Amino acid sequence: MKKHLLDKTYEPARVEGKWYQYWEKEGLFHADENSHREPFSIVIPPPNITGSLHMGHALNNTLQDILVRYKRMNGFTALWMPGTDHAGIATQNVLEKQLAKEGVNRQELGREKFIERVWKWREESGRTIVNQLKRLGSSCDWQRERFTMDESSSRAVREVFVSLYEQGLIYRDDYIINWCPRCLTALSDLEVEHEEYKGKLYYLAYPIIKKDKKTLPKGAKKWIMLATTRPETMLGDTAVAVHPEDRRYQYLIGGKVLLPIMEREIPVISDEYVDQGFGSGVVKITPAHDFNDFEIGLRHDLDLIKVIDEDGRMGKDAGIYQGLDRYDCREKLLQDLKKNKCLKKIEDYQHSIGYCYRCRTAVEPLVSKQWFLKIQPLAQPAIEAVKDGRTRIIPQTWEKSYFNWMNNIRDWCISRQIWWGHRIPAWHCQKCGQITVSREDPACCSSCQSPEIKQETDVLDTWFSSALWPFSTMKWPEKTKELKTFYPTSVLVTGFDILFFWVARMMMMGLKFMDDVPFRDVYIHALVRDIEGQKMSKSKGNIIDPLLVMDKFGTDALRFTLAAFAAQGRDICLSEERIAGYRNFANKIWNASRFSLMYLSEDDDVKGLQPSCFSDSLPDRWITTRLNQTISTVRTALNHYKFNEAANCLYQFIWHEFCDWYLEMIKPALSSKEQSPIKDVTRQTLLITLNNILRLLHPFMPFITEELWQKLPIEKQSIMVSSYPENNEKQIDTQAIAEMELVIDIATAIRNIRSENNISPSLKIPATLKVKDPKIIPSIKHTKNYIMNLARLDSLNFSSGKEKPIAVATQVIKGVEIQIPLKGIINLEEEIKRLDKELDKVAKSFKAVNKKLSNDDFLQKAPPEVIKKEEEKARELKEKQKKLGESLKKVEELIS
RNA sequence: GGGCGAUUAACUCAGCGGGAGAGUGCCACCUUCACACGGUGGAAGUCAUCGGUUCAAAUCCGAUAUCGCCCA
Repeated sequence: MKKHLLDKTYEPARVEGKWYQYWEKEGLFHADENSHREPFSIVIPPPNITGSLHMGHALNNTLQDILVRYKRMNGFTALWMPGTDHAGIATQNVLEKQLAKEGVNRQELGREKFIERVWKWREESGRTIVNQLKRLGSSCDWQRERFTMDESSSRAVREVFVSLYEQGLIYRDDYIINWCPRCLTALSDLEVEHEEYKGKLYYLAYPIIKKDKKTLPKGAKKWIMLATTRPETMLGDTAVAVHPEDRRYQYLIGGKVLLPIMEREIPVISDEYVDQGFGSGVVKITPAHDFNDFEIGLRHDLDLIKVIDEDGRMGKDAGIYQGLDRYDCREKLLQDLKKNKCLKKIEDYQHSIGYCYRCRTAVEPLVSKQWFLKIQPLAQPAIEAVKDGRTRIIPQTWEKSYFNWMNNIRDWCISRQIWWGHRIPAWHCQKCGQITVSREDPACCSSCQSPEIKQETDVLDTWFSSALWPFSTMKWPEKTKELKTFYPTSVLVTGFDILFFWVARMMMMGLKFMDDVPFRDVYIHALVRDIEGQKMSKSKGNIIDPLLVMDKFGTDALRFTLAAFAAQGRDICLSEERIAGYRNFANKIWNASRFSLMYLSEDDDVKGLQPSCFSDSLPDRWITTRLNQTISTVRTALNHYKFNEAANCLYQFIWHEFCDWYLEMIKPALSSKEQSPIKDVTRQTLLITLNNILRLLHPFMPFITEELWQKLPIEKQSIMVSSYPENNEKQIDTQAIAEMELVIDIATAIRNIRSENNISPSLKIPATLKVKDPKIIPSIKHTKNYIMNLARLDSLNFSSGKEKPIAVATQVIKGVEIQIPLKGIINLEEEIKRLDKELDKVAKSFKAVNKKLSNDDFLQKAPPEVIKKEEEKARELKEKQKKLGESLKKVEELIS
């Protein structure tokens, strides 16, 4: 035995940085595309360069790292492609805020200077998130780190844009789009977040313009009432609409009404879209500022009158309201309408409003000239690929959402009126007005050859470049070896919040340009609640910062917690106490290793030596069996992305089997002074088991496992390139499991008697076992010393049943009656209490079992093995009841 | 309005047709030579409500309630 090699507690801060640097320096993260090993690849969901690691990132990247490390240890060439996203609007907002502090705006600075400034910022601050990913232990191939604005990504973007344009899938048109009046850019449908809002419903009256008086029904009103949540848009109304089958308004269809304030005559049209039950059944139609109205406008060939400008103020067609903010205009207009008696009533009304997902400003739908991607032809193959299983979505329930969205998809508005991003490769001719779209920057217009051309000022939606990520990171359109080896990627790990934004679009682009799906599996994990930007308004104040957690409890503890939480739910609400629990787990492993290492001297040669082939001691046979079963469970769980099952199984095995029972049972053998074959073989088994435990655990807890593994007396480089344990069916010893179960049950029963009777833990007591089944007597006798040790006994006898009966405390386990002599040890009253309690429990169980067994239907219809099990249970309970009853009687006699 | 999901021990969450589980917390005892970030034992839940299917339901089906998410 040696002195302690390790400190008493595990201190993460001392080891984490050290090992990460070592792994990186040794190039262990690098995946060689020329390797002959089977490839496994993951592309990282690129975090925004503006980002700081939040719990969502921590979960997402922990899961990816577990998979990559697991596969790497299984001999795959495992590539984890890292990188960051330029995050157009978000980044531009950050920089604009910075400029504002300096009292400048970007227009004053100019486009070129502004872009320079963003790049500079990205050099200085944009890599924070990367360093945080490293702290998390992410085993990314940093040599390949990519950025959505780097050269190869830009080339891919350009190629895709031009190619889609040439195929007529990209077009430029006036269309209604979502506009953010603060970011001053168009947004895609997805970039608008809808939120419930307690607003008002305004009832307005529009005077009816009388045609031939005879056509009006008797008593008809002089005006028509309609309801709207946005009165200010009435300035741009070009019709009112009713349902074609609405009896109330038949006489109006085809007629005209006078738009108040604007004094404009507008038609009354009929359209199926109108909901007869909403408001008065009449709706105003503002094609320039409402999506539905726009569609109706197209169907009825209505005029478009844009009354709100891009800055959210009323425009030149808004008459006297020009220049007013849209909300100020609403107030002013309502007053004016009231004066005109055109405002009939106001009701409270809850409806939802769209907000910009980057700045939370209410978006303004308006008609604008933008670039669009025709999506239907791309969506169809992406739907097929999931339907026929070329890509699996896990858990499968998400397929429904995927299909639903894909089937209702609308053309994608891809242009943004910002500066930071991929500038659209289109040139407008100042002479003929034609557009030139080209892979190389053109010198002149492709139609009229005029050299007076100007590049489009718009940039592309950030998600356009993200959509190419799985192949742009591998240098497409070049035909690289990387692409050949690593595309399609094996799995994509992501949260469901970007299923449409990103996953769906990668599917479309991958199929279109690579002719194959971008990933075989998509694993969708839950979201961590209250992360940055999520549900801020409803924040419960339970935000937990992963960086602080790592400082406090260690990275491994955080990772293990996240893995244990990664069940397929929708939300994860972490508690710090739980993380502390897994910090304790890390410490437990540390101390189990600390203990083990005291007995594992450097000269132990374990190479080629298999446990249990040599050891016939029960703890060795048992722990080896359980190890193999654990390996099998963990592997199966990981193969099916059941991270929590794998984590919980490891926790249970390491703490409650390896530490609680195995280490306790081998202590006497290890601490015996003389060298014995048993001691040697136990040390071998201990070493092998510990070695396997560390390797099993490594993908979850990379740092502590490396630190401890390096201390083992074996040949090694790094645990991260060692092999992942494989289970060996030949080492499964069911007899050992059964024997151990009995030992555990007997030891626990005696401990229970001791505890309930307040017997001091330091007092050693005698016990007697009465074994009913003669067949198991030898195997119990064999375990005598273990039981004595575990239950702190000074003697353990086996009763033949013929001895003179004495007063004892009794427990019955699996047909084995345990007796502790009462004399001088047991408090009789306590023992009566204990027996009463125990008998109560038994009676309850017996009643439940008996109810089943006395049911004819059960006996007839239940499977035989279930019936057999119940019968067995009944027998045992009855036996137990009898024995405990007898014991109770005896004790009661003694006391009276 | 359409769709999806949740409701299990004080808290945070697993389980999803045949004995109600884990971690933390709680109670009692223990400073036993790896670990008090520990050990041993214990208490604790009409598995939201109501109905149905089944020999058997926390688990499957249908309603209801509450909460949450997505889409319009």
